[in-house]
Amino acid sequence: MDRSEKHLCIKCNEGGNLLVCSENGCPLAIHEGCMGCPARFDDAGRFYCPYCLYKQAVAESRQAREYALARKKALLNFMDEEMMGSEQHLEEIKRAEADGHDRSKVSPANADVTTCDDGESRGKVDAILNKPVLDVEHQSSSSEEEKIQEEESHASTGSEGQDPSLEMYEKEKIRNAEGKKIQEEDPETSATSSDRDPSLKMHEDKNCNPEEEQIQEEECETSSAPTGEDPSPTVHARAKRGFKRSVQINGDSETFSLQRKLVKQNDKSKVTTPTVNHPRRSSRRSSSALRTAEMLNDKVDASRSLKQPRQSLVKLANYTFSTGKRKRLLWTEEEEETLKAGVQKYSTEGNKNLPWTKILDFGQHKFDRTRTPSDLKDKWRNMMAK
DNA sequence: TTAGGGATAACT
DNA sequence: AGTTATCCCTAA
Repeated sequence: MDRSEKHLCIKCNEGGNLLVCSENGCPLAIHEGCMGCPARFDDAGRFYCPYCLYKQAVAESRQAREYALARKKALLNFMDEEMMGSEQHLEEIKRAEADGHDRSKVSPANADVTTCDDGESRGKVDAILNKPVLDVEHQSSSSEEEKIQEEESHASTGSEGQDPSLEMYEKEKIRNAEGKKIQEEDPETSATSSDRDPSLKMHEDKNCNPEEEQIQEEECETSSAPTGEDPSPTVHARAKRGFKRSVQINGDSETFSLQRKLVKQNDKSKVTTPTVNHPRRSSRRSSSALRTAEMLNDKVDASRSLKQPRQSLVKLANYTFSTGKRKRLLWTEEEEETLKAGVQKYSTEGNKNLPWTKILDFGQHKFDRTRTPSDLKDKWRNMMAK
């Protein structure tokens, strides 16, 4: 068991008898009592934090899925062959019966089949001809999870030389057998945000692969009701708006104020949110979520540091208000120039409407990634008003 | 998808 | 306290 006196608990920020995650590179240290869920240890007694377990589960689930699909393919190939053999077999049988001939006269090519031609095998053939095909069809129309479960059970019952990934997967399932849903539900879609440790969120963004981005996105869209004190009517109205669009994160505005000051000070400098090569935002993605995500990306190193795990948590809170509204992001001169260029390029005479989406794409490398077509429109309106 | 209008954090 | 810039919602 990995306990340490050296670190600070990621939740209460105090030292003491801490569990330190054994996952390579994971800095998480936490009091067992602060976990909020039972601590998990592997066979060797090593502690793994919920995030790493979750990551592991996702990876293993993917492997299991691949394995299941491979099994399915093999099954279908098997079915095809079996079908062909059986159909021929049946034809031979029927012909033989019709002719009143001895069944042993069937062609040598099917000799291997005819040798087992008794009532039982005939039943088998019928079963193969009728039922399994339907089953396969049924499978393809059922949910993916069902498929995998079914195929898993196939695989585990007749497992010669079982895929190691599947073994791991099943091992994990046993480990989670006490009702924790991480494996039973599809891990790729099961994560809920409401009861999750923010430190896990911090973790998640360390490896910002598309799959996890998606998870995060879903979380962003499903979380976020203002909590705590009774909001004023205006705040409430705003919260209602925010509900639709963004992440519920509480925090102060220091970071953004600082950013604004920098923009002012440097004026011509390119103080935008840091640019990392990200896939283009999806239209569904809330920009506040994006800001959070990119904030996190930029704090990867910090979050890996054991020294200040909580600082990252505080900082990630600075991209939105508690109501969910995005914090104000001033336009840089570069953005403004890009916007002008875009408007110039896409404005057509006689058409009042401007294709803000196209303009956004046009300047996607220059605009902050959290900008939306509507932001461009608003900014242009503002610029024109001057 | 866009325009228009309202809300409000941030600034002066 | 007033103004501005940005964000967000809604209707078309």
